[in-house]
Amino acid sequence: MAHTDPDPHVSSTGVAVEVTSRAQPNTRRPKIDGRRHSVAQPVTIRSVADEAGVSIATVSRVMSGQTNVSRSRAALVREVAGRLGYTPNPVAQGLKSGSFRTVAVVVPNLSNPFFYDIIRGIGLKAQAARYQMVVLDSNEDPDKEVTICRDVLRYSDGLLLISPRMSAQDLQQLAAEDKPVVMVNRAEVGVGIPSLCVDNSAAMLEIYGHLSGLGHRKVVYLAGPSASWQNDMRQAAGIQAQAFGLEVKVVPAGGTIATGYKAVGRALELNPTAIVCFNDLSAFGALAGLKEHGIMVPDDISLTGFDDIEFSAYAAPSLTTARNPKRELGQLSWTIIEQLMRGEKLLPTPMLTAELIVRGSTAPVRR
Amino acid sequence: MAHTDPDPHVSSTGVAVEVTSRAQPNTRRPKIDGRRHSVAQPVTIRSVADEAGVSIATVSRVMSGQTNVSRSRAALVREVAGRLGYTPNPVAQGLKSGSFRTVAVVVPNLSNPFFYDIIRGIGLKAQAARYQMVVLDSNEDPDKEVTICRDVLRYSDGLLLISPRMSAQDLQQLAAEDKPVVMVNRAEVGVGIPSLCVDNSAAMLEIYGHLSGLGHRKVVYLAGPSASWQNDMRQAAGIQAQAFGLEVKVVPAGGTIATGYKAVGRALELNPTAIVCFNDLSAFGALAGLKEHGIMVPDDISLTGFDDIEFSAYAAPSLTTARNPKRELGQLSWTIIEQLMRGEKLLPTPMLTAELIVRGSTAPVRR
DNA sequence: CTGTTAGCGCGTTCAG
DNA sequence: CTGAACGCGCTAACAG
Repeated sequence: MAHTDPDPHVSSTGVAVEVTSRAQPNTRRPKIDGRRHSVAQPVTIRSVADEAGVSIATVSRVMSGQTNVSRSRAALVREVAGRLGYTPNPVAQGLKSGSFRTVAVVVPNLSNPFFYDIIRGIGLKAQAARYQMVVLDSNEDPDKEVTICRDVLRYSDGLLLISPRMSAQDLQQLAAEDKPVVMVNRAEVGVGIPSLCVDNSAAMLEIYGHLSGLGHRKVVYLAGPSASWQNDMRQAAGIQAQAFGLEVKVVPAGGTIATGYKAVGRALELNPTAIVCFNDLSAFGALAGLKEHGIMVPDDISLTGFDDIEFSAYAAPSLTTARNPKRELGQLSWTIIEQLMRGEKLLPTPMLTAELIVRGSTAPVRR
Repeated sequence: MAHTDPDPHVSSTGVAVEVTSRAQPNTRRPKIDGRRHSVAQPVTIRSVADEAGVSIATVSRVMSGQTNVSRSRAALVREVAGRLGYTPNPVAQGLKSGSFRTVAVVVPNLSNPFFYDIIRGIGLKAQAARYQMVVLDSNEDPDKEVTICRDVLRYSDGLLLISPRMSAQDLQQLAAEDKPVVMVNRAEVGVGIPSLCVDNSAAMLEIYGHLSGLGHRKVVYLAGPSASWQNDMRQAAGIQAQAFGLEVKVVPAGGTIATGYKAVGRALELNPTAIVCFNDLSAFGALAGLKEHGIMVPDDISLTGFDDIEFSAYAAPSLTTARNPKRELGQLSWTIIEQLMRGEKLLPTPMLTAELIVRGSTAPVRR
């Protein structure tokens, strides 16, 4: 078995050019390497300027691609910069300019593929716009969420909140910061944060309509996280579903596989013919739970999810669900925050829709 | 689940006081709000100093919790800081001190729960150490991975590479930076980056031994991403498996549900009695593919995964797999990078092991 | 075209 | 105990 010896910090290929003491024109001395880990001393704009025999301003101009530098000097600077491996320090740039070409995305739970698909949508557009995207996970903790947001906002140009769990009041405080904030999957009136949402009610009603058409009457809704706005919407739709002649009872669960699995017992006590889950994850858990109870899906009980994450199509049986427009959510939210960052007026953003996807987990109710 | 929230972080409810123009003692003017988005002007250390009638040095001392400030002044400063909602700008702090209390984690693919579980392990420890963790996704692109790493290293104190796809040479360049870098799930000799690995070979051999014990002889290995070190290890184990009398043929696939699903056809052409997958995700896809081909698992064909991500236990049938010590991987890698960041000598890190988990997807071969 | 200079917000000597 | 002054690395006037 190859043992992985943490190597004793082998040297750099990076030809750490010893800047000998010909740095006379400047009083600056290459600082004694007091750093703990370091081998190579950081190469700054001064290193390049000194080495090339020009001023730091010239280096700055060259690096930022300005044209008002003589071709020869520009070439020289570029050569030296390349040789020394110089890259402008984005922290210093950020401190100076106030911009970091970075946006932060905060999600409650990175373990849900649904969130990841949104993030990917954002990341794609961000990359194209030469922005860096960093992802932060609040671990479903509203307080931590607030802290994270405030911290990260200091070194990013904008903040994307995906399904934020924090209070409306905390949201309002965030909105008062001097950086653009955009919210996805949550609407909060009077808070002053533009938000991009999917019409959860409509989608849920489609699900209920589908179930009703299959003859179902007694339904259990397996609820999601209590702090989730999406759950509020989806749960509320159960009441309107009475219009379809459905009786929807709520069983608290959560938004993960494990919570869906565990909630099955309580759901069964209510003798439903169909179980409607907060999301695909909990539906997947419920599926496993039902199987353990010896209940066949969809023969004995119909089951639905929400989001249409990838593996829902591959589950056995495949999951009837509502397709959340994840990619669009991501891309559109980027568009919004980009407008904000550029100081443009916001185009009115539409409410997106989730499409019902009928698969194998729902069937006509058995008499 | 009792949530462990070590962070009291009592936040002042941040009443955003309008600082009127009594900032006379200082020439600085609250800069005209030329910002695009802004409502409130940023409150800096000077705002607090001026408002409290002390020097910025005093404010700095108070904020950093030093004791050499008179109790009365300290109290005053704290009061003013709270009232103004002042928080030291971490960017400026970072530029000054060279530390950001931030570590960056780069993963090839956030959509794999396996990676997320590692990240969570890191995040837990990081939070406890009052570090912030940011996550970056390279999207399986080696070049992008390099760029991301270099960028993010400028504003973080350390870099955790999870299953990096970049070349050994690029890794070496990263190692030459003056910040600690730690690698997880990849070993690369002579590169100078400490790495934390799981003994993939041993685990694979356990899987093969298990299969052999069930009477299997003809096995197909559904390979993972070609740039993956873990795949190299797991694939190579197929050769040693001949010692068990197994014949292991390799079919290229990938590390996702979709790739596993698509590869089933080619795997079946080889008439195996068992299919060993690179990871749980591809196994899950293969499971669905086999079902479509009318093949029962485990009756007709046995199937195994690797990692033991959460839903493997809930799949139908549940997946025989090797339990990757995800949490430990995360926590241990934090321990390593923390030592590095503190400049301590590295304790030798052990190679972790993955435990065989036998579930419903494997069975004795049918005669 | 080019160099000098003044900060961005903060931590940190160094005098008092 | 306290404040003035310098500089982290960089950009943007402002002279020349």
